[in-house]
Amino acid sequence: MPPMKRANSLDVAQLAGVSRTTVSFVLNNVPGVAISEATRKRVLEAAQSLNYHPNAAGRKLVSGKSRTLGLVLCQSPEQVFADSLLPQVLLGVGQAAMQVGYQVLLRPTETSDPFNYIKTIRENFVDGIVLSGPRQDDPEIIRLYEEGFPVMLMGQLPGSEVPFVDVDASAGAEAATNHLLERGRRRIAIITNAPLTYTSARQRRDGYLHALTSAGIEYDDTLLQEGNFTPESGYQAMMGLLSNGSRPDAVFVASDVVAKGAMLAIKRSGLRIPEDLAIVGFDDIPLAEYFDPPLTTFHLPAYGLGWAAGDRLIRLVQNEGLDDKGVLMQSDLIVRESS
Amino acid sequence: MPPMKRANSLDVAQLAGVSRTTVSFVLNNVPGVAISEATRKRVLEAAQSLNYHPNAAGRKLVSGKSRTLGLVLCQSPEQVFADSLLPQVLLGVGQAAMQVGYQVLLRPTETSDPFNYIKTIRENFVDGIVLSGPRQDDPEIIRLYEEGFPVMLMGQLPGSEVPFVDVDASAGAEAATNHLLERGRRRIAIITNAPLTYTSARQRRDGYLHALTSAGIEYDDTLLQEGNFTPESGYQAMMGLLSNGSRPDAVFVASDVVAKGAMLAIKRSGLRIPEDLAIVGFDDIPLAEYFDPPLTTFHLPAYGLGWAAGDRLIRLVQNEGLDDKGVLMQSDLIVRESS
DNA sequence: TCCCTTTACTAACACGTGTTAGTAAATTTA
DNA sequence: TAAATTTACTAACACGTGTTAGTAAAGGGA
Repeated sequence: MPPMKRANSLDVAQLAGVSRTTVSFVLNNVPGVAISEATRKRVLEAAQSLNYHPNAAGRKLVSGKSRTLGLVLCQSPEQVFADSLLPQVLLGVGQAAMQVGYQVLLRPTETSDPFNYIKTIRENFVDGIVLSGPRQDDPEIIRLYEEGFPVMLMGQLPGSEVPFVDVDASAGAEAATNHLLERGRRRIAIITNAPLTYTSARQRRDGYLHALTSAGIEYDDTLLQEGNFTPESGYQAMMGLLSNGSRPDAVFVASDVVAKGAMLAIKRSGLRIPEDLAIVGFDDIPLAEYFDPPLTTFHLPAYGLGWAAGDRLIRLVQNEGLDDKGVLMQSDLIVRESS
Repeated sequence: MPPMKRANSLDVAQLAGVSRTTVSFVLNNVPGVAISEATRKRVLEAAQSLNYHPNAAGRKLVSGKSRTLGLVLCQSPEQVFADSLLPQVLLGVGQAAMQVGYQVLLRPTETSDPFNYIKTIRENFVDGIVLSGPRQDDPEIIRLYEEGFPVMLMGQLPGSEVPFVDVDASAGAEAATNHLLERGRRRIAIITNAPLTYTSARQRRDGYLHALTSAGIEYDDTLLQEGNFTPESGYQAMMGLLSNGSRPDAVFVASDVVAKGAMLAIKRSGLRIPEDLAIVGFDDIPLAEYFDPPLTTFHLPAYGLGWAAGDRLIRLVQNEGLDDKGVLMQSDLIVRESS
């Protein structure tokens, strides 16, 4: 195979015996211009035989659009490492994008320079960004939003107007807690998914608190322990709860991964699940169904969130308005055998 | 804030009172051209005050390079969904790329059109691609490679010359099986990670077979069951093994996720791990450490594989040669309590 | 003083595309 | 038949950058 150069639209034009403009008209199906059937066919055949594909850079330059979305992972590398739902999010964003011919550019966070993604934006590399797990100490998000650059959050930034897509975590935590109440549990502990400086951790705790209050149960702050994303932290937190004076008869763990550690702690303490201690998780990671016992947990619609984020961002990019600033997706508790 | 237009290099040039060429020279630190210190400073200040960032499309157009790597996930969406190691791979490729100023474009597979990624390549959108989980029925890979387009596989394509990065799966499976032999087990079953049409499944089985042969143990084909990525398939496979005449005293499951289902089957059958039946997995997913009991498993260096793939692909893109066509990474068996 | 080299820059081209304004020929209308 | 419209196309511009070839001015040596 000769190392022949990539064909450009001029090559196609010459082979078809027309102008470059005509080639563009035909290949882009520009509406409102008249092209004879014979010419159209000649152009298409020429393009085919030269294996012509329009150069993306040229197209971007003239159109000013890159047809590319940035997907920025704001979480620390350690968090990303063990994120069982990330593949679903990726697929969701990816499919939403591809469906309308957009590409997805992935930006993990660099520990050394967490806000470096800004450069990619300023260079017009992407038309908009999805920010997964936005951080409240990120100074750039609000600025971008106010400049009118299309931004879509996965997760929320309290007190801001930036459009977002999120699960209704508070409602989920409330459903999980209510389920335990319905099973007759009264002394219900909570292990958070993350330190309470994280918005998502506070939301899940608030749902838990609201369920307790509605049931007329007083909140006992010795029953709250902070998790930290890892099973290890769940193990430690559970051990802390069990070494307290009167032990709980149920625990809501706001993350399945953390819950896995908590389950190990419960078993190591010689207690049975759910007889001695019921446990409900949050996330519904793929393996939760195969925990021992299978974990009752609130389903986080990760694919749906990704898809919605991508879809709405594209709408923003194309200047179609959004009916509402934020979307809070509802979901369901999956009852299995741990409760 | 007025909706002022993005500054281009001409704006910078005019503000600094120099030509556009000079701006380019200064900002790119072009070696071998003389710029007075005063001018250099004026240009830098002008760029700063205009918040100038060179337009990526313009740059790509003239350079012919996009400084972007494609990361193509060839696995089916269902597989990707439950892939616990994907985040590590992504981070690996991402960090390798960012370190040298490259971007990563993510391409999940569309079920409707699995080889559609080709279009992205032909449009010069990316300089090279990493193919994760290449499929043998993919007609494009070889063609791209033969055209000289930079391709790096994560996983292998038997009988091809395409550069790859992979774990030494055969050695891993052999180590896992040897470990069981050392523990005194003699009737060792295997559940594959995937149907044997998959290269990775065959490699792992071959390692298992080789260990058995070396130990002088005859292979009993009733002890082989095919898994299919899911815990469910592991559960079924294990049930199959247990319903056979004489049950095994150990099982090597070539995927931790599949192993999780197998473990459930073992427990449901009233057997103890490892006393009645030892089990060793493959992959070392983040949760394996918290299985019940913690799973002995061969560590798949997912981050390392991703990083190596990215790094080597960039080398290919930049026409630096590779010392060897393929890299087979070695790794270790992590011994925990399931064996 | 004259010539040659170095310094510090700039004019002009090329990359490949989408699109606006315009034109000649063919067809329809008056 | 002359004028007006429609059909089928094309010339030329714009997007923003990197880079090659070239040019004045300044400096140095004989």
